[in-house]
Amino acid sequence: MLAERTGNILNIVVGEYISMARPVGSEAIVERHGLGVSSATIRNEVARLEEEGYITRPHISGGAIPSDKGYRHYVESVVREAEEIPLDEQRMLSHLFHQVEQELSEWTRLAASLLARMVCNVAIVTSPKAVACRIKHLELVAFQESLALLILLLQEARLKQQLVAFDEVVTQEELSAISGKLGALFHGLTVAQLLAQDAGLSPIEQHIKNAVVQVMADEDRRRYEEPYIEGLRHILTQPEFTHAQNILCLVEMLESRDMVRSLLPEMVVDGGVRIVIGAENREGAMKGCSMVVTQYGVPGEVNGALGVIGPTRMPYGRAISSVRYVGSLLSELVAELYIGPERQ
Amino acid sequence: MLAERTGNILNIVVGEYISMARPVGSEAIVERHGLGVSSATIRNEVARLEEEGYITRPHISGGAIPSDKGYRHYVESVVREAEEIPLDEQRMLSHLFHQVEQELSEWTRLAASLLARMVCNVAIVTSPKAVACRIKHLELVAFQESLALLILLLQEARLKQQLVAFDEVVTQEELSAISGKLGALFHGLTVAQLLAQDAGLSPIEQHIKNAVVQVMADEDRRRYEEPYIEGLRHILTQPEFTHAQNILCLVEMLESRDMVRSLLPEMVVDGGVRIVIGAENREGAMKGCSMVVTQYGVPGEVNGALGVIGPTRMPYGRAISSVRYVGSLLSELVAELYIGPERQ
DNA sequence: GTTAGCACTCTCGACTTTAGAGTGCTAACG
DNA sequence: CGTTAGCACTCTAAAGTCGAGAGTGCTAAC
Repeated sequence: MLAERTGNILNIVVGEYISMARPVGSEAIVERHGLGVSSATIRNEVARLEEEGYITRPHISGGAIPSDKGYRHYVESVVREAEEIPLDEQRMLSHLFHQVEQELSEWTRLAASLLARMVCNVAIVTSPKAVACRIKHLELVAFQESLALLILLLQEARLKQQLVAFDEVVTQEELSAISGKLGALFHGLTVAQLLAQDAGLSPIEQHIKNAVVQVMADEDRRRYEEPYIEGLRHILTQPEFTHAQNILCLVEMLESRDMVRSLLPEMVVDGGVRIVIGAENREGAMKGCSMVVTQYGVPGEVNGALGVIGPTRMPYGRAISSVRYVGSLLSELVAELYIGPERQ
Repeated sequence: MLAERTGNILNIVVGEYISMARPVGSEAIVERHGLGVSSATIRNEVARLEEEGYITRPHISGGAIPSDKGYRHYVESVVREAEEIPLDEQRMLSHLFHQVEQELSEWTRLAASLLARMVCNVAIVTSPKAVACRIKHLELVAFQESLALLILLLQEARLKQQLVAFDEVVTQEELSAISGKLGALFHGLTVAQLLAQDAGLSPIEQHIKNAVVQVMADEDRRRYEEPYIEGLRHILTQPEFTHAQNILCLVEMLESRDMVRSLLPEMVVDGGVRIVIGAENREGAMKGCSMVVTQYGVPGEVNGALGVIGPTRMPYGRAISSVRYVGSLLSELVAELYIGPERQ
């Protein structure tokens, strides 16, 4: 739909604007990327690009800046090229992950921190989460006379806790007996299987089972964990955020808790890296921003999301390859922990 | 050291500047707070205040703005007056805390969110943490052939987990036996008591004990938990943060993880609300900012910190009373959970 | 010690000017 | 027909100008 040379010129304009952060003129294009044609020819092409809506001009006689449509074209080209981050950087990253404590939250936090630094933008990473959580272990600890703490260990090495109140006094011995019984009974089950199961339970056991079901159902309801967000400091230095007004709506969105519930699920559709540019975002607050997100984990069993948020003028190539690589790294780690290395 | 009227005028200047956010002139003072004197008299007084360093002028012939020293004087007066937040607001807040799930992290998060909204500034709240943590329960779950997850339940209903690797294959039965034995043996002990204890342990039990000691020692080393930080959106609307440069250093500090380790401990000295104004902060990044912080919890047993960060031009009265009230609320809740209502 | 009066100072916004970057158009060229 | 050189035109951004307004400092009188 776009002649080859025209497309190339568009990509040059976008690339130049991304790195220079100022409207790019026809002279600059021939200067830095001699295409064997003069600036006048470029001007003709650029005029066509403007007609078709790929670029805009801030003022009638000034340089060109990409529109969302223009970024989209650029991104499609960039994605196709599928460059990877350098091998030595890959090795260093992988090393960092294996060095840190073997814990989900540590990995997630590290991923957010590294990703933010790699792309100099805001990174957002959720902890991995089982699609349908399974009980691995169950424990009851007496807390006060008629109060116990229910501890659930889920398959993916995540702990959940919940206070359970009883009508009567319950001793630790009773609780231990119950947790032994229920632990064996519930081991490896999802909430659906738990509900289907019909073992003869005493009232107190049933009460605990209800609590278990509630915790797990709560757990399953959310598709993603709360995310770690890092790197706000990076985007503050970028020219589109020199005025607080622009930062405000972004920060408001990042701080609002329901972002993960509403934003991520509808973004991450399937495998692969998804890129949402500017006004393509449903949220008006994200008008000037783009996101590059992907999913990681073990398909159908456990997954998390990670991504980069920054101004539409974002180094997409680097963002895509970084998100892709960190995602694959996390997938590996999670698979190792969740499924065990033998099934790799 | 400061004549009464002079002090009053200083406080008026500070108060006026805090609410108006612009240099305050002598006319404005007599207009809004008729002191029975004319603007010329005020001018004389203000000139004296400038000599003594309580205020500065952005330009030779413009209104006065408080210096850090001026804010300090204002704050000392305000603290003495010790106003409290309105009773109906107190009731509403208390109600909110009792409505939410009975869990430390929920309380902490809620406290941060509410505090931020109350003072329209950044709030920072750490979860409560035992001064010397004690084991309440211990559990070992087989994870892979020679890998087990050690789960520690600490006195204050906090869970810690740690993967433990063995040289040999260990079954869940063995682990259960060990966790039963060690759980009984370690119950209620601090890390010091744990180290002093000299029971005959098998090599594998000793290995686990080492892991327990390590987790607990790690735990005790830090004085505060990682904080919840909320309300960046509020300070973005304030005039001192319209330019990104000013936001940058604050955000950098808030995002740096070691803030809690280095900043909070040296700030929170004893009971009561501590107020640090502008350059009184050791951190240069906080030059234009003030903090109002306090400690909460059960003295000597479990504690956390909470506070407000904002521009030096901060509504100190409201900040102080809010921090104080939310702190006392959290103390109550923690005491109830940690010590049990009977000992209240 | 307090006050009225007044000249003086300084900022802030609006307006003007100017250099420079960049385009659009036209006419010539292969 | 696509490409190119040349040139007038447009628009921005930065720097300079100006006037209104706010606020002080000073002085002399109370």
